[in-house]
Amino acid sequence: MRLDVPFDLDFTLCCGQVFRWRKIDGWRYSVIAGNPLKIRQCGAELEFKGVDDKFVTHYFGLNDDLAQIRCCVDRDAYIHKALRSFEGLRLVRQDPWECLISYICATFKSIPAIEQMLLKLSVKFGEKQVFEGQDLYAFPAPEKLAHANLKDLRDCSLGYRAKYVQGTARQVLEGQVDFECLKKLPYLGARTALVEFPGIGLKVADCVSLFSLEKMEAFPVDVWVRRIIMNHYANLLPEDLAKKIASQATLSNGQYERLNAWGREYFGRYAGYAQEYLFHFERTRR
DNA sequence: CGTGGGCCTGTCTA
DNA sequence: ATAGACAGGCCCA
Repeated sequence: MRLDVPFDLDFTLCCGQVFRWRKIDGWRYSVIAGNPLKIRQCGAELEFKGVDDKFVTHYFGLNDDLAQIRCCVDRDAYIHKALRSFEGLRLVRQDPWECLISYICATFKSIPAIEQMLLKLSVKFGEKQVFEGQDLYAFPAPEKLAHANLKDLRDCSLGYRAKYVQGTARQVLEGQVDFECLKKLPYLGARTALVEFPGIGLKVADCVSLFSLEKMEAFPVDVWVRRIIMNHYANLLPEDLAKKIASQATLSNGQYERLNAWGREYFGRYAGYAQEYLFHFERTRR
């Protein structure tokens, strides 16, 4: 497929938003919502197998007006540098179910560890699919995780997250959410629905909203974003709030809400894009 | 409303 | 090599 929009596959898949892509011989492989695929990029040529143009365009958000989005969030010199560092980085539209479980697992873990957990989960509970000579694994269906026992989940290095994964899987299996319905809800409504699941607080709900429910104004505040705000934007916060946060190890829910609201107001309706550029920039510098 | 402490375990750094 | 810090936090008291 010939690209006529800015896009960078490597930046997009390596910026920390997705965890289940494997690189083999220059191709990137994954199974998205049950569809195995491989893809690679050479300049403006995007080459892939297993899925069609429509799938790729939707998953990678190629119809989103990236130039306009970047322009919208380009509010100061700092984010400007982040934007210039990663031309073509896009937010993908993840499968909501996979995204939900992935970010439950992501709490208090490093990215390599998260990738390991999700790989083990998929190998143990997901369906194996041989594709283009590679053994790939679909992300486990809700019933698989709902019926898994805690020991088997813990064997995937989930630790205390095992009971959250199991509990959330059970609620999903019982039909307590309709992800398509959540996509139609406003951002705050979707987030409110998500935090009802065990293991999902504000931060995880923001990630799921942003990465799979198309809420581009969602602004997840993790330890990195918190550091970025404190190091580069503290003077834009109320002084008492900045002082308080600087003196504490962890954010209270109220403080989280205030940083989250600040991000949405400052960066606007594509605040989530700003967050991802800043996050990746901060993590890769040095 | 805010706060403190506990929690599983893989990675990375000193 | 081995310890210790730190991980894209959440839950409960």
